[in-house]
Amino acid sequence: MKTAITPTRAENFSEWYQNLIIAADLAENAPVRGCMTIKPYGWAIWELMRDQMDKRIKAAGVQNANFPLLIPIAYFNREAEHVAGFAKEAAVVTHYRLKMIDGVLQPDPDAKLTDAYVIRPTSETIIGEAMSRWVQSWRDLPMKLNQWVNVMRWEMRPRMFLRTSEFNWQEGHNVFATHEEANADAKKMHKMYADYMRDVLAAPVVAGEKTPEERFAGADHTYTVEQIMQDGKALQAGTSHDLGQHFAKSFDIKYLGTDGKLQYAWTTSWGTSTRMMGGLFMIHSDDDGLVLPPVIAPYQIVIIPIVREENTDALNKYAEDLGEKLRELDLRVLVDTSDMRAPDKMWKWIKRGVPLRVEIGSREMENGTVTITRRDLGKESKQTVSVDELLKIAPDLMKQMQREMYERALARQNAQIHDVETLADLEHALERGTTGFFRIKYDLTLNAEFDGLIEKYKISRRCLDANDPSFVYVAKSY
RNA sequence: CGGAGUAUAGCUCAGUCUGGUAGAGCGCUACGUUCGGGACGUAGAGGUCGUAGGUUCGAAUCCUGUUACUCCGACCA
Repeated sequence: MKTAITPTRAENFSEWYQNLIIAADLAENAPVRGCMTIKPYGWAIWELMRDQMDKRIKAAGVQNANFPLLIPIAYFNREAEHVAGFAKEAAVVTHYRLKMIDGVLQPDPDAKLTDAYVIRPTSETIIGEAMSRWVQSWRDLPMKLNQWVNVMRWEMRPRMFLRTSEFNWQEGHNVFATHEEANADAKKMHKMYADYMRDVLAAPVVAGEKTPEERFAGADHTYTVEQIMQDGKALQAGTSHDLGQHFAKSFDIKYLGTDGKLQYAWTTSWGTSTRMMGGLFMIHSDDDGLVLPPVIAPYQIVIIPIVREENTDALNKYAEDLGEKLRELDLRVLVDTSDMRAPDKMWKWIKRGVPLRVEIGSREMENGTVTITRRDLGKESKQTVSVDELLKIAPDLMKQMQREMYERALARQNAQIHDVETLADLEHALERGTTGFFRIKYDLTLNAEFDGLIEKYKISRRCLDANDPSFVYVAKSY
């Protein structure tokens, strides 16, 4: 059986992934190294993801704002761990004017900035500076801010969506009066991410706290949601940090308490990025292309009229009318009346992962029936139903597909988690080529022998087991 | 930042060794036959061969410089 994407997942997973992105028309590599152009279809998915996330962020009492792209270098210097974490991947703006010199446009040597700016790799510092002025009294707390922006981290090994030099994300930054509140909020946003991925992306997660070795630069606690891709590798899909008082002290975020004492506040930050899209694609898609959960599918249903010359107009109109009826049920519907051959249209939308395909031939137009095929189940799911039946079941069918996609993904994830008792067991498993997450006593990983395994098998500690933090999950990762 | 490679049509690449004035497949356009899991025929459009210089009667091809990108390693949402 010929597949739309070659090579297949089994043959070469990372090449399959690259070709999937091209075939589904999601994005392409940009002329600028490490950057990608997200194409309209890919961006439509991101917009739906973003809107769903934004609702949840606002429901958590957070306000959106927008801070500058450029950050004074000196700001980074104020938090020692933080600067160490980002210094080696910072892009720096040094000039403010171009000049034609010898016929070549270049930065004007006479327009050098005395204080250069860093293009934000993350905004803890500049938001911290603002918060130091905005937070005065206990009445100002908690203060919860979020922004949807692009950031830049100069990456040596970019991969589309998973790791690009520029990426889009949301970064939330909250301030609290007490550590208890701050830590509870970091955990709350962490749970929000896990729920979001389950309900919106139909993607299960392994949620837990990062070990000290893997923590965010400048955080006391980092809570992560890790996903397991179909090839068994881990993807860090979102993190929420309890920053303690590191940034409050570095940026002088202080408030006057009810007791009349001036004291440092406690901050958190939490983020998810377009990387989530990479995870979404690698969790659900198959050898024929993208498979999208209905909640974030730009088109949930595509209607393809199988036209012949003599009935083109009538059938197209009939299909448009059906599309309109489905739209009245709050479904996103595309009626593809473009001038392409029917099989080409089908493959186009199969590759783009549209959840439900509806085909209408001329006889079906007369009979009042349609042929429907679920993308997640493939052509085996093809069946003929009446138009009335379709209109009746379509909204529930979307919910059902969403649920079943999650259940299948969860089953795959569970099959990729292995308990190991000893480092020897771990090494045997890795040696045999076993993929996935390995659950092992955290204590067993704090030695040179484990460091050797990290080096040899390119594994890392993903997070502690939330149910029993004496265990840690270990895996190869993206 | 180390190691290796590539640069020729929108895309993937051949042509370079042995210098003689530009090719294939896919895609695109038109017409015809087609159209329910990837169609075929015919006719077309499309490239100063990354860039600057040199050698030569003549350079995609040889020489020198330069720039960009890709892959593999160390780092990472």
